[in-house]
Amino acid sequence: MAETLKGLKRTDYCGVFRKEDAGREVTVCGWVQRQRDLGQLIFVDLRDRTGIVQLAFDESTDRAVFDKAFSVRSEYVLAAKGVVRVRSSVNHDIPTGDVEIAVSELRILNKAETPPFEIVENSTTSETTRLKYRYLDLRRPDLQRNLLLRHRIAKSTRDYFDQQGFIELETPILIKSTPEGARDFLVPSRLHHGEFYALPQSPQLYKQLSMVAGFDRYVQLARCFRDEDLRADRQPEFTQIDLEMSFVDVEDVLEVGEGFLAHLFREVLGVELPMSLPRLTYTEAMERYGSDKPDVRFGMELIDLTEAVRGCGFGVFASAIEGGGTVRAITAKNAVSALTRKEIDKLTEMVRGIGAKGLAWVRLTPDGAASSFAKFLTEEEIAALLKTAGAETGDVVLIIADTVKKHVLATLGALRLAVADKLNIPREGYRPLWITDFPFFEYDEEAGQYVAMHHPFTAPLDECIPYLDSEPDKVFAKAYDLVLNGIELASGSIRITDPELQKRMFAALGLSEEEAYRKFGFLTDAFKYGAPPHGGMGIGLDRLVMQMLGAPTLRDVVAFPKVQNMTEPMTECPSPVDETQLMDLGITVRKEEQA
RNA sequence: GGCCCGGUAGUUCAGCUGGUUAGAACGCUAGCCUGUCACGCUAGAGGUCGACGGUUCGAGCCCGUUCCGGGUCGCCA
Repeated sequence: MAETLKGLKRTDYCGVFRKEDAGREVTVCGWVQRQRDLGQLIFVDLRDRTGIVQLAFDESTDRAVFDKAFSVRSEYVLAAKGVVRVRSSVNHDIPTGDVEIAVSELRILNKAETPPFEIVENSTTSETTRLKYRYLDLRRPDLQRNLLLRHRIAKSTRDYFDQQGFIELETPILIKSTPEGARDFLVPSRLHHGEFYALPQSPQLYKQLSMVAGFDRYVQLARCFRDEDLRADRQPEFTQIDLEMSFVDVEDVLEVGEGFLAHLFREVLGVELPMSLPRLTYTEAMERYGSDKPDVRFGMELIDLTEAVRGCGFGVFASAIEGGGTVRAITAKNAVSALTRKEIDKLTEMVRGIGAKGLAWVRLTPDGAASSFAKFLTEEEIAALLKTAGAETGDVVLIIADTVKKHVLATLGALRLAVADKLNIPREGYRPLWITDFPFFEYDEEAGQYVAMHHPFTAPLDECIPYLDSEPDKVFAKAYDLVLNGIELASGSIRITDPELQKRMFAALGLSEEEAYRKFGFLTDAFKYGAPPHGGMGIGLDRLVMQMLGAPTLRDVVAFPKVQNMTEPMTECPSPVDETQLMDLGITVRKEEQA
């Protein structure tokens, strides 16, 4: 039978004890990390979220307490009262290693079964097993530290925005479904059979309405939900530092964003970020890095070879250029030994997997140049190509050609990262930057038309408004992303507040007036009553924590994450529900078709 | 949905060209041990080799199907 705490009160956490505490009578509580039985002496390492302290038991001092300590096993929950004393042999590996507690009273508050894996830092146990017993996994110091840091980041975030005059509003979780973009999670209505709420993908429309309502500066650590497939940096539910400001333009929002980032890194990590943050337009980012979320901690920028190879005899290059496309390359310095023919074959397979037709290459070994296309080019042409590519002996040039420029850039962008991985190029420090001036429209090849790249409330750049109806590819948006080390951390825009412009936007996106009104009428109605110019952004809290910790996956910074198939291994949700629950909701589940 | 990687004691792994009773370490159980701290020593328990089917005299190993996990592409306005 478990014992109670009666008469005992914890005086200190386990991790706090130092030499100066010697002589104090204390009471500690925690979990047994390990018990070491030496015959007439027993040591127990007791752990709580602050660390470990050693409890010492001597058979000759108190037989009853000693016997109780003898029965203790891993992860038992204990309370121990005793006197802190300096150890005869010091453990230099832990902060409390100078002292131990000579226990005079021991309570076994709860026993524990042997855990399915050891509760240790840097566990080698598979994530699958750990996630099934997440409450044990979370006892490990690594995850305790991660979530503590997450708490401090959230705290620091609220402090900063409070200082800046932002007000935290809670927006609803049950909202109207307006499926533009990601799939909504739906919640059936009991009182209105056949009707559904959606969980918010973001509080976008509510925060805009709060601007109409005059709150001027809004912030919320908002839970958001998207029913899309998972990735290492994507969970179906996540937390967004969501903010919106009135009477602002792009510069004002970026200024607050930068100030926040600087504050956070200073307060939580003690890191000074160089201000102001660099900016790249979307177009520049794509041209130079082949990505709208470039990792700028290393170079290997994209190089345009189109002019260098124009008119050459290599059909792949020639047809790409004739078809209005482009030929681009990256030059991997000192890569001949790492990028063998075999490795290049693997890269070729990789780029084919993401839509490239192939990969041309030149390897500049000390013995000369070898390439996949040498026989089609003259020596002069090859020399010109290598000169443009900036390639020297020891380098490898990787080339992609296609009639569609954006495919070439995107493929090389992915290739650049893959090559950096293969070459183990060091990627140190924090290099945040803004990506600005996103295209307003995006050409959808399947649909054969331009579609919005952002939500329909994003404002175009002032100078682009004349092209809105006529030349969609010339229209850029007052939209910006914050990128840190190759991860998109935040995304935002200045919104449309002019009802006329909003109408044109809906039209340009192929939304009929009736449809637009049915979906967003509450917003356009609100805008009739005096909408201040406003804009804002959403900063991914989970990703921010992940980056600040250098964690490889979001699961390391979310207390109870979902896995790739959208389930949660511990509770095994989602799960079927009772027929009566379904009846209440007026729902019949269609049986899967028999195979 | 496509592609890639993986699944063998509680855990992490090894397992030859298909061949006797599937091994190791840690963990666990018991005993011994007065200064350990990844304590040590001795002994012991512990396996549906993810599942199903096939090939074979014989399958952890080969073939097929399938389930599960991870990464990635599609997707994520």
